[in-house]
Amino acid sequence: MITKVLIAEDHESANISVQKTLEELVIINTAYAYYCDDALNKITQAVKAESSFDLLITDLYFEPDGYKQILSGGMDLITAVRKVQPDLKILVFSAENRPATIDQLYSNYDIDGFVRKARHDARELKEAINEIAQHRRYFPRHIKQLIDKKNVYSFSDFDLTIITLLAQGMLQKDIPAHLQNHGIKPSGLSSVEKRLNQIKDALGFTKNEQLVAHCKDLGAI
Amino acid sequence: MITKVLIAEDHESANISVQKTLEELVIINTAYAYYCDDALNKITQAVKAESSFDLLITDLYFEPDGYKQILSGGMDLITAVRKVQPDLKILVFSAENRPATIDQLYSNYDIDGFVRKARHDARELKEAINEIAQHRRYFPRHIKQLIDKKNVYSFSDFDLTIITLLAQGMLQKDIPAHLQNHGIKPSGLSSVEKRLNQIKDALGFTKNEQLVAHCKDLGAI
DNA sequence: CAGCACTTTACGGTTTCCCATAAAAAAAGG
DNA sequence: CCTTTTTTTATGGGAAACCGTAAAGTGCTG
Repeated sequence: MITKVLIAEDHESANISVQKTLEELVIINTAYAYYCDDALNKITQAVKAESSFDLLITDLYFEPDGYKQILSGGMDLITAVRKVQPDLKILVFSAENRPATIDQLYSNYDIDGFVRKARHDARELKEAINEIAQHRRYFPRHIKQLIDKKNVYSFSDFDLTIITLLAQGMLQKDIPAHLQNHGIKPSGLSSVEKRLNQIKDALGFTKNEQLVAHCKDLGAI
Repeated sequence: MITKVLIAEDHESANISVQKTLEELVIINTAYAYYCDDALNKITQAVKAESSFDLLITDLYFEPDGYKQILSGGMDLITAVRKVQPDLKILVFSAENRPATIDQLYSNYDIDGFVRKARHDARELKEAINEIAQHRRYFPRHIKQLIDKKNVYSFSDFDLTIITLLAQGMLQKDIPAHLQNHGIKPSGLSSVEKRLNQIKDALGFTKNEQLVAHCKDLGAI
C-alpha cells in the first residue's frame, strides 16, 4: 500500500498536476521538492524519523536557477536515494523519449516505473502507481516498443568513442593518435574505418553525418 | 475581463494544472482541447453561437497519435484562429526555450503572452493572465534575456535544408541537384560550401559531423 | 545602358576520406 | 612449436570534401 509520496519536480505546473492525480487516488500524505538536493534531504529526514516515504515520483532534468545544487538531476538523485533507503519505490515522470536513456533507467537504475509526459500521462500515472502499489514494475507498451526499436544496433564503447570524437569535430585521421594516448586498442586508422563501415552498413547509412544524427536521436552520445 | 478560456494542450497533466490555475483565478468557464483541429473547431463554434472565448492558452507542439490532423501545431493554430476571431487573446504556454522561436511568436504571430514551462510556471501563468486581462502583453524578464542573448546562431531555412540533407546521408556534391529540383536558390555547390563554412566559422566548428550534432542538440533538425 | 557592388557559379589544387588489398601481429588449435 | 585463423595495421589509388580565386550573373544607380 502506498500512502506517503514525495514528488521531486522543478516545474510548478507539473508538480500541481501530479499532486492532483495523487489526490484522486486518495493519497493525501504527499511532500514536494523543487530541487534534487531538497528531495534527498526530505527522504533522509523521513528515514531518520522512522516515517519513510513509500514512493518517489521524480523528473529527470532539473533546471539550474542560481542556487548551487549537489545533485544535478533525477539520475543522480536516484543513485543517492538508493543508499539512504534501498526499498523506496521510484517512478520517473519525464518528457524523456530517447530509448537509450529509458532503457538505462530500467536496467541500470532499476526503477519501478516510467511515465512519459505525453498525451495521456495523468491516466498513465494512476496506472503506474497502482501497479507499483502491488509490487509490480510499470512498463507501458509504447515504451517497450521504443526500447525494442533501439535494438537495431547496439553500440560498443569503442563505437561510441569514435562517433563522439567525430561529433566533436576531430578529423578521422587524427583519431588513431587520440586512441593511443588513451590506451584504447585497436587504434589503427584502418580499424577505425572498418568499424565505422560496419556500423554504417548495419544501419544502411552512407555518411558519418547520418550516423552522428542517428546517435543523437537515440541519445547514445 | 477574462471569463471564458480555451486550453489547447495535448498533455493531460499540463492541461490539468492549467485548469487548476484558472480555478484559482476564479475563471470557471473553461473548455479543453487535446488537438489543434478540435481547438479551432471549438473557437469557430463559439463565434457562431456568439459566445466567443476571451483567451486561448495553447502549447506549441502537439504529438501525432494516429488521428489525422489538419493543423500541425500551435503556430498553425494561431494563424487559423486569427482568421476566425481576430480579437481573441492568445497566451502560449510551452517548454520552448529557443530565443528565435519565442521572438518569432511576438513579432510575427503577435501573441499576447508567453509563459515557458519551467520552475515557476504556474505563478507566471497567473501573472500573464492578469496582465492580458488588462490588455497588456506579458513578456517575462528572463524571456527577454533569452532573446537578447546573441551567442546563439540563428539558422536560416536554407541552412537547415542543407544540414538536414547532410544528416540524411546525402553527398555534398549531390546537394546542388536536389536544390534545383526543389526550386531552391542558390543551388551551386560553391554556395553550399560557402554557407557551411560561414556557419561552422560562426560556431567555431571544423567538421560537418560537429554541426549536425549541434543542430540535433538544439532540436533544429 | 554603362558602371558598380554584390552574389552566385565554375574551376583547379590540396587535403581528407573511402575502399580494396596486402603485410604484420595476435590468437587459437593441434 | 608450428600452422591456421583472425585481428590489426600499413599502403596506395580514386572519390569527395575543402579552399582560394576567377568568371559569370544579378540588381541597383545615375
